[in-house]
Amino acid sequence: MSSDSLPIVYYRQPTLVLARNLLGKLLVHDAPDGRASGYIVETEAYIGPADKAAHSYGGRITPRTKVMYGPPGRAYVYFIYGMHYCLNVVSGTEGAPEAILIRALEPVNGIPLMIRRRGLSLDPDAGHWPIRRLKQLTNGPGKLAQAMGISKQQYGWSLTDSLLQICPGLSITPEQIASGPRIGIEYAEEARDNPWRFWIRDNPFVSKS
DNA sequence: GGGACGATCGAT
DNA sequence: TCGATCGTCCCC
Repeated sequence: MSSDSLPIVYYRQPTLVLARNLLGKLLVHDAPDGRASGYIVETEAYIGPADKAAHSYGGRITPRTKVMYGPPGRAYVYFIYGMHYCLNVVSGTEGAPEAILIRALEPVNGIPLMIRRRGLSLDPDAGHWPIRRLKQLTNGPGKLAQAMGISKQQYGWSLTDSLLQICPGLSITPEQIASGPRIGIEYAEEARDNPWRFWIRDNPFVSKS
């Protein structure tokens, strides 16, 4: 754990504000097999009981959603489609089950480790990894969880006091931030078109341009 | 106990 | 565009 992880008060910002402010921050995981990190370049906000796309829609409390009802600044990790994990940052005040899905990273540290975790191979002949290949590591929520070594084990971990943390990274201006509808929630009726997906404009690591 | 579905990914 | 694959949730 390093001393420059974001303080707990940082996570008390309103969810839609925090979702923007997390862009450019550095997500770090120190795992037994090594350290991996990356800049957050894409997020999505899920705003609790009134948001039809949220797992906490209608105030549902289940073993899975429970962590969202606790204090902000913890990890909400869920399993989806029988094979993928997704990482969220719990936000909102205690009792308000809100969260921010981390959808894409720009790899910084531990790229060879990420390549191994993703089941890809360092081509011994090529030697170099063009950005085209590099993108495949972390340009989607399931991919980045795999690359970062995140699974159900990290469920509930405190991002201010564990081996999974978020640190100040790049400085991002409002002009660099783009927004649009969230991905994969067509079923969510009136919540479907809310522009609660945020990304760093022109960053090649976002999941969709 | 049973069944339908999903905040995805990768191959076609 | 479609299949993989299984935990989660809701209903019976």
